[in-house]
Formats: sequence, C-alpha cells, structure tokens
Amino acid sequence: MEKELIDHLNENGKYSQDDFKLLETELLQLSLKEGEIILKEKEVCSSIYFLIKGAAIQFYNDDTHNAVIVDLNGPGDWLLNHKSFATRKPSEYIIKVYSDSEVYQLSIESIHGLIAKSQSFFQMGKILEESTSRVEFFDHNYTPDQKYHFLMERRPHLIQLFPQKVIASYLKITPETLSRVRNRFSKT
Amino acid sequence: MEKELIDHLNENGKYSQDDFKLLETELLQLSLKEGEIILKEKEVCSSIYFLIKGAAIQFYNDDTHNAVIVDLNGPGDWLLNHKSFATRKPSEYIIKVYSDSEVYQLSIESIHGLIAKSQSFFQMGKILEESTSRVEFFDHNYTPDQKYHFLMERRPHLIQLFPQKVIASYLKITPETLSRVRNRFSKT
DNA sequence: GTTCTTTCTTGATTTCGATCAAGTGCTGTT
DNA sequence: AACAGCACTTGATCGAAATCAAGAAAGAAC
Repeated sequence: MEKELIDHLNENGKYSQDDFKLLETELLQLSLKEGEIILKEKEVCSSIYFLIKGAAIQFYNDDTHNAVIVDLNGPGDWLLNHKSFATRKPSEYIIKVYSDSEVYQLSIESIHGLIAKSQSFFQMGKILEESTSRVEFFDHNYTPDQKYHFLMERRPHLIQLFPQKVIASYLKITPETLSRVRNRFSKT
Repeated sequence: MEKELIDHLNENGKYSQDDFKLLETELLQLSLKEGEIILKEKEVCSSIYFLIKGAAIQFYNDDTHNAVIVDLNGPGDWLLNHKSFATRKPSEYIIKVYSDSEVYQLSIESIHGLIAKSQSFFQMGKILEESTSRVEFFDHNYTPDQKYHFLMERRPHLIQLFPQKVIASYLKITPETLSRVRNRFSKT
C-alpha cells in the first residue's frame, strides 16, 4: 500500500497492522489517463477513490454547457460525491481525472465488509463528512481576495495542480480577477 | 404525538405503529419563548429538536458582532447543527428560537436506544444529511433574484415566518436589495 | 527552430448590488 | 391621541468585480 494512504489513515484515525492488511486486500489500484471519468452524471457513487498521484475535478454543466467546478482534488484526497454516496441516488455532478493519475478504488461493498471484520473502519465514516470549506465560503460571503487567501491557507497545493481558469471557476470569480488578486497578493 | 411529526416521518421513511410508540416514549415536548437558545456557541449538539410550531434561526456572530444567519427553520424542520452533532465537537453556530415555539427534543442517547430496539430508526440518519440548499447556493453563484426565486420554490413558508431583514441576511443580500427584488417579482 | 494555441496579464468600460440618505408606514406604549 | 421605535421602500451615488478588448508569455505541434 502506498505511503500516501498509510499516512492519510494514520492522520485521521487509529488503525492496527491487521487493519492495514485487511484494507489492502480490498483496494484496487488503477492508473487513469487525463480526462477519464470516475463518476458520470446521474450515476450512483458506489465507490470511493483515494488519489495517490494526479489531480481531479468535480463539476456540472450549467444551462449554457459551461463546466461549473464545485471541487478540486489533489494527492491525498478522497474522490467521491458525498451526497450520492450517502443517499444511493444519482449524482448531479461529474468527477473527472484532470491529469494522469494513480488511485485506489474501494467499493461500498468492500467498506461494509471491512467494517464487519474490524470496528476500526467505522472511523472511515469521517470521509463522508462533507469537506466543510465549500459551505463556509457561502456562509461568509467572501471577497475574491479572501477566497484566494482561504485557498492558499487550506489547500495551497491545488494552486500548483490546476491552471488559473480552473481555480477561478472553483472560486466563482473570473480569471481576470484571479490574475489581479494574485498580482496584489504577490506584492505583500 | 403531534400530527406534524407523524406526517414528517411517514414522508421520509417507513415506520410501524410500534415504532411510533417507541419513539413517543423518548420524545420530550417543550414550549420555548422567543429568544431562547437551543444550542449555545461552543456547545456540542447532543439533541435534535423537531419544530412543531414557531420559528428558529441558526447564526454566528462575525468579527463586528453582527449576527450572520446561516439557516432558517419553520414547523416541520429539525433543529440541529449537523457538523457538531456528527463530529461531537463544539458548534460554531448558535440555534435560537425566533418566536414562541413548540418542539420535541430527542437526545442522541435516545436515538441510539431507538436504533437498538428497531432498525426502522436507521432511517433517521437522513436527518443528518445537511440540507443541500446552502451548498447549492454557493455552487451556483446565484444573483439576488435567483436566490429569492430559489427560496420561494424550496421554502416559501419561511418568507412568512421572518422579517425581510432576516431573510436578506440569510440570502447574503442587503434588505434594500431584497425589497427591490420583491418589488420586481410582484410585477411578474 | 517556427507557427499555432492556450493561458495569463493589463487596461478601459460597464454593470449590479452595496451603501448612503430620506421618507413612509406600522405597532406598541403611555 | 401622540410619540417612539422599527421595518420597509425608494432614490441617488459609489465601488468592486464582470465584461470587453488587446497583447504578452508560455507551451504544444510540426
């Protein structure tokens, strides 16, 4: 099992050597090419994917067929649509690999099996807690500068993984505004 | 048990007569006066409340001590802070009764006990799914008109329960803008 | 290398919602 | 009834970000 996942699990819970061995038997390692779709629109999210290397985006197409990016992911992140996974209903969003990536796939059946074998895997339920950062963005009604600072503090690695137009879409600002924010920011 | 709760449960799951009886023994009915606090800041949310009559708000105080409203509730809604309830960590937000209200209180211990007695109560886990409307607001980057239309479609009763300044804070627009939106809206 | 494309930057202009400022109307209190 | 205190409306102005429009820079394809 890759170091990334071991570190991630140890940071977010307590697992024994046996737990790691159990988990390893359920993981499916996949290599994905840029542009591959992990979760199609209207498909039920029935696996979660641990991103070892690469980058992924979650988005939907608005009425004018523009991709609206709702989440960005880098190495160490879990890829899933929380809502679809929890409700077993079709996903409104699409998950797509943004650059060549390595992932571990873990099916919902595997997760249930693991929990049956070891209570430790209950802790994985944490993955289901929607990363609250998006909700906080909304609650706080941030300015473009605040949004960028927020991103720099919480997920700075994402800035390296995606072009600015993607970051801008994620932050709900225009690429021009992001360029000016970065310009201001680099002078302080 | 009040009709509101029976209807609510039947709409969101399948429960037997025995389930209702079991539940009834765990419910604590409370009358609350306008302004009473249900969940204090930094308190762990260890009960959920079903709002039979009245109205409630969830908010936090920003750096300048203005209340920023993050959720509004009316009869038929459950009152809880999802994040604190799920993580057992202190809540960042406050839940306050906005007008004299009738609620049922249900503690987390009661919920666990109910699940132990009847699998039906697993379905209550749905309550824990964060109402997605707030996230959608953010994802879609709505204009003030769209926000108001969204509210009119999804939760029109809230508009009757709260003054416009409260609705405006919830929608992250000024009361002036809301007044103009409503004015435009009433002419179509 | 050179060309073609895409990304990023920079400037000018526009636009929408916030802010500022009165004024109106409603409710409750004495 | 008279007043005080709010909630709401309406108008005028302001400002921040979007939009429009070139260019510059950086990659990719040949």
